Formats: sequence, C-alpha cells, structure tokens
Amino acid sequence: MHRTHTCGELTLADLGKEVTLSGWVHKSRDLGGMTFIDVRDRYGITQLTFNADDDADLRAKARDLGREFVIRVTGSVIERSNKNPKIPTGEVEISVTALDVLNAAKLPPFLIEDETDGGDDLRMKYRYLDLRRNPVRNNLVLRHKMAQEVRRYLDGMDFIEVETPVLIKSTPEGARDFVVPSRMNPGEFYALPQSPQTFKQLLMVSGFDRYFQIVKCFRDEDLRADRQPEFTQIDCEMAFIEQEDILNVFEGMIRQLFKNVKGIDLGEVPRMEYADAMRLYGSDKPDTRFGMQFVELNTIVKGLGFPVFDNAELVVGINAKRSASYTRKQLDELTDFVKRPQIGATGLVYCRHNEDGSLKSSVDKFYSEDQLTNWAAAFNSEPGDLMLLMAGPADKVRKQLNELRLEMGNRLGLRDKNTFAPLWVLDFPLLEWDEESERYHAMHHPFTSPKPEDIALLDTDPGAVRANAYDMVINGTEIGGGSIRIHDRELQALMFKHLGFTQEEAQKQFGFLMDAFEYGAPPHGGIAFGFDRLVSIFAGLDSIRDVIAFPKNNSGRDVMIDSPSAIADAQLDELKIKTTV
RNA sequence: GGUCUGGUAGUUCAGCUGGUUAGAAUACAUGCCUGUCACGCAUGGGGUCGCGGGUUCGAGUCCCGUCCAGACCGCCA
Repeated sequence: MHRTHTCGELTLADLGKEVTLSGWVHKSRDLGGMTFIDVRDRYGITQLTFNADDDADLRAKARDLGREFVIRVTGSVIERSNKNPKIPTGEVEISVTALDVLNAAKLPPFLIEDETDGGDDLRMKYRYLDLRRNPVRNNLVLRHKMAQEVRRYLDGMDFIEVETPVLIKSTPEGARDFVVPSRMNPGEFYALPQSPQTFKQLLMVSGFDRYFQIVKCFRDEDLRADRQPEFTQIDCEMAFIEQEDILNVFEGMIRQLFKNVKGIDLGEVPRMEYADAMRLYGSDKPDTRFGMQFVELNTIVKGLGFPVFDNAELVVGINAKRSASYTRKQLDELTDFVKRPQIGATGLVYCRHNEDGSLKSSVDKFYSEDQLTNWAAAFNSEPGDLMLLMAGPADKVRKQLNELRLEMGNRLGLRDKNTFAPLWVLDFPLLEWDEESERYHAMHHPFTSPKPEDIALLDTDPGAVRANAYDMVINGTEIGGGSIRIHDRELQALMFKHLGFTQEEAQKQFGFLMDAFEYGAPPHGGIAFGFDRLVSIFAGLDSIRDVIAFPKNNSGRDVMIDSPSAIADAQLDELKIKTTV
C-alpha cells in the first residue's frame, strides 16, 4: 500500500478520510494512556495518535518507535481537540489503525530539527541527515527554483544551453588546474575547466549566437566560506552585441530572479567605474548598501608637522555617523582590527565630533581646533559623528580602509541581509602588474578586449589600459563578471605578446582559438555568474556551503565520503604514475 | 605558505590566578502520567578533557610539538 498523501497536506477538508502516510518519526510524546507521534517527510509534519483504549497492542508498538524510524501508517483523519496553529496540518491528526516499521534507525548523532545541536563538522559527516532538516532542504529548493528561473529567462531570450567538455587542456594562466591523468596517453593529463571560456567563444564562431550553461567549474586553490574547489557558474555568451547589450540582458535576468523568486523589485542597477569604486570604496566590489564613502584629505592635513600624514602618499578617511560616543576601548579595538596582520595597517587616527560641536582627535598635538574644523567640513561631519583616518601608500591604504569601512558597516548594522544593493562595476584595467612573475597579467582573462581608445597605451603605459570588462556586485560580493572579447587574430596575438607569451607558447596553448578567429569570428562577449554565491545571497547566508548539497570543507575534503583518498598501486601503474614513498 | 580562534558526556557548552570525586543543558534509557505538540515528573547510564611530550608535589587549566575544524591573508586570469 503506497502513501495516499504527504505529511504536509491534510487539513480539516480531509476529515473522515482513510489515509496512508509514510515518513520518518520526528518525535514522540508519550502520555499515560496515549502516544503522539509526529511523522515527517519533505512536505511537512502530521501528528499520529495511538490510544491504549482503542488498541493496546498498536499503542505499545508505537511506544517503541525511535527517532528517525521510517514508518507507514494507515488511519482516519480526525479533528484535534487541541489544535496546533504553528503547522499547516495542526487542526487534524491521524487516528492510526495500522503501523508498519519500514526501517528502524540508529539514534542520529544530532537533532534533526530546524535549530540543530550539531556542529558543522558533524553535520558534514552526516550530510544526508543534515539535509533532512528544513533550513538546509529549503536552501536546495531555493537553488532549484533559481536555476529554473534562469533557464526560463534565457530560453525566452533565445539562448541555447550547450554542454561543453569537462576533460580539457591545462593552461598556465589563471588559477591552478585540477588535472586528470590519461591512461591511453601515458604521461599526459587532462585539466578540468576553470570555466568553459574558450569553448563558449568557439560556439560564437560556430554561429550559436546566444549560449548559456549552468555548469560546474573547478579551481585548485585554497577554500573560503564563499569558495569551493568545484562550483557552479551560469555561463553565458552572445554574438553581435556591444557591452550595453550584455548589461541590459543580464541586468534583466537578475531582476527577474529577484522578482519571481523573492518578490523583490530590484530597480535599475546603478553603474560605477572601477576607478571610482577604488577611490570611493577602496574595493572593486563595494558594498553599496551604505554610504560612508572615502574622503581624501591630503590637501588639508599635510605639511602641518604630523610626520605620519606628511610622509604618506595618501591620507584618507571615513565618517562613521553617530559614533562619536565610541569609548577609548572601542577605538582601541578598531585600531587593533586594522593592525591585524591580515589588514596590516600601521595605525588609525580618529576625530570625535562631540555632541556639543567640539572636536577631539587622537592627534590634537599636531592639529588645532581650526584645522580639525576643516576636517569636519571635508567629512560633512555633524555633531555625534566619528571620523576615522588612515595614511600610507595609496593602493594599500585604500584596501585597508575598505576593511575598516565594512567593519564599521557591520557594527552600525548597515549591512542588512534583506536589503539588496546591486551594482555594475565597469571599465576594469586590462592588465595588472604581478610582482612575483614581474610581468603583466590579464586582470580578467587574456581574451578580454581593450577599450579601442586605450590600445595605443599598450606600449607606453600598459597598466592604464582599460578593458571592456564588467562585474556585477551585490552587497559587496562579486556575483558575476565578463567582458567583450577579442575576435581578431592580430589583436589576440598582441595581447598574448603583452602577457609575456612567446609566439610559440601562444600558438601551442591557444592556437585553436586564434585559428578559429580567422574563419569569420563575430564580435562577441559574455558573462558568468557565480551561481552558488547568488543563491547564498538570496538565502541570506554568508557561506555557500549550505546551498550546496555535498560541499567540501576548508581543506578541500568531503568528510562524508572521505575524499580525496589514496588509490591502489594497480591503478597508479595503469595510469603510468610513479608511486612515491 | 602564513595569522587568528576553537577541540571537555551522543550533542552544544561552562570549568577563573594549576588544587578534593570534571559540571549544566539537551539527547538517550527506565518508570509514572489520556490531549501532548520545546509535554510534564522521577530515576539512571554516559568522559582517553583531540593526540604526544614537558614543567610541577599536583595539569582539563601552563609550555612545546602535532592532528582536526572554522574564519581570514597569500592565492583565486
């Protein structure tokens, strides 16, 4: 006998029906002469009653049920004398006439409840139990809905989903590759794709015009709360378009997602140039849920005898509104915060704008009240505000102040998970100087096109060349990025040259792409969204792990299946890989 | 590769400047209880204080090493 209903659907409308339910024993409440059992499935919880007066044997059997036993019951739907308004099925219960234990269960190592007592480690080891819990399952349901919505939107715009290969070729640019040994080609390796980048560009050459794929990508780099070695991208490419077309199509996609999945009208997505993002927020992914923009102070603080400021390339600060009441202890905490090795600032200067209008700074020895008044004017400070200043090499100090700004945003409660501030960041630099290898690297990737008006700068000032590249940022998280690609063999060869490739290297690694460009490559460009991050933002979570069914831990391990693991010598031999002791 | 935080009952945690038999909550077991839904009441079992070494009359507590977990920096075109 199969179940006739799920555990989440019976209501007063079903009174008197004979039903069969299957599910897991969620909890039992044993009273003197009767026993209540909550039976749970994916859809909800239904209360079962067993009364000793009706059937003592059946009631005794119910008493022996443990947590998470899998059962099947048959009985009639009756109205509860005491109703439970907290659950949809709370007005009815099942008066059980037959009970089968389909499978007994060991006591789970943590409570299968919304607020579990299990720690992360345990939950990951028994992820299949963790996934029984509503919050985790709901995250996966949300993920499913978002994937469906993405497909609906892009399909409606004539995009075609094409699968690209997973066993591909290793390239030196970018992240470290995961590699897979080839048995049939001893000593040679496939690489897993960091993204389907070159394939989607080749699809444009093939005339597919509008491509997308919700696709696993792989990067062998250290993990973070928002970084997994395998992750999912919404990978997209379009031909015969300009940057504006990409921005419009994908702003539309994000807005439709917010509208149809969260019921939020996101509005138009603001745009900001990379240079402004760095100047005003010290970050290429500013959290624009709150202001607290940077104020540069070189002209008013320098040359007045305070060596730290006088010797600094840049003095820059933020105005923390309504924070003048910060105690010495709190200010010391902030100073310690920016001096942590991860941030590495040398110090923090503050200036309180007291409620009575007076100004009190940590550098009163060097600055008069009049000079501090200039500060207050520059910061647009009002009584009650707190000005926080840092000094140092421009790039470095901006980065450090960005951390402080975000910390103050947290402290002041300005980073609400239910507020969504999207932003396009435009005009990224094409190249980025890498100290270690002493050469320029592509900031986005080597297929990104420079702005035509900047191409001349490639020879004279490569770092100043801007790219046709764009990122979408939500609440300070980069959720997508892309570019208009190079579709011309000569320009692509020039790019490789500037990236330090010899002609042979470029030909060997990317010859297939440059060859393709000679057979009628249309102008094209695209974008890829980090799907896990997008879902975690929708779910209001900081970590992407809880929107992934079976994630890996900090060390890249799956503690449930215990991978990675050693393989047998026979396997290594077959792959012609030497065993090391 | 580095910085920081943590590891004590099945679980989540407390355990102060080293000092008697390592506690709480919850879970679990047993008994009582006929309207519970965080049921209640009573009783009970449950510990290699991550591991190894050291200091000390004495170490959960201090020191060194190591393993594991988490956050971050580097890294992530």
